[in-house]
Amino acid sequence: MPKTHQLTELQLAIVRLLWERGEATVADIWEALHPERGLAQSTLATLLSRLERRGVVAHRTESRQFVYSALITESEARHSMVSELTERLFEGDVPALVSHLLTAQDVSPGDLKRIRAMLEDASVKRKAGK
Amino acid sequence: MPKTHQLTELQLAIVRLLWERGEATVADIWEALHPERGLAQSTLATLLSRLERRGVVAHRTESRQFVYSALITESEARHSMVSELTERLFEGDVPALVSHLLTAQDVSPGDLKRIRAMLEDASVKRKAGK
DNA sequence: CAAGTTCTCCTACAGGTGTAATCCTACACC
DNA sequence: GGTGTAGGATTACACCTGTAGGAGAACTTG
Repeated sequence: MPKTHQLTELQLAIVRLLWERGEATVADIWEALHPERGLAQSTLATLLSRLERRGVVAHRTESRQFVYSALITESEARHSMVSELTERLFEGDVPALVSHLLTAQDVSPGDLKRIRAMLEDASVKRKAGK
Repeated sequence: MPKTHQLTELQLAIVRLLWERGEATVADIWEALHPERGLAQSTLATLLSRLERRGVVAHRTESRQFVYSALITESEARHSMVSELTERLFEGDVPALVSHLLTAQDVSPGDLKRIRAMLEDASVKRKAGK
């Protein structure tokens, strides 16, 4: 059971790197995040070990260096975070969330088109059985 | 500018009551939440004053009792929390979020229908200008 | 072998949340 | 006017996150 994997912005940035690269050392992650955020390597090391304690990532040791990798998939993370929000804010009512998205100002006509296309797709897939 | 109003589950439960009722005292909120969660009144009082410090709620005093009300609307809260998530998880790509929702297992055919209907509605509204 | 370098781990601290006991004060009632 | 009482304010604590300095181990290099 992939229990609830709530990740903060920074934690996500870290895990996202692991998803992209498969594996990364603290130094790798520092190189990637440092220009933007100016964090110390020790900060990232702390974060990584806390994520490991939570079962979100794992590491192997390669010549005295820790090589981290993600234990959860991006899709799992998305799923648990999105359903958490749907639950919290819309009592689990997915259409209500979609409705909210549609009436928000940040949906372009192009987005609308894409959404409609996906909807068709989903319907077809459903009909096709499983 | 309504800055980012991230609310936790419990905070939301409290604010939701304020949205429903317009106003409520600590005792009111306690009565509503206590059966489910078994919290002490002092806990709720603490939470309320912290929310007030953050500008989420406000109170007026009525014969030695605090009557709280929400300063943000439900729609504001939803908006800021949903866009936060969209940003974090989908780089702001709303259709990607919708796609995720559609492929998740927890969308019933009925939901799909409702979503399609809303989409029509949204398109029409757009065409109608503004 | 000694000295420098490089990593991780330990420790620490501020600020937020959940949780609640207790303190203090102001009002009501004899 | 003293005393109870009700209800906010204060204080406390555990745990999480972001943040990072410094300790110690191990590897490199002269």
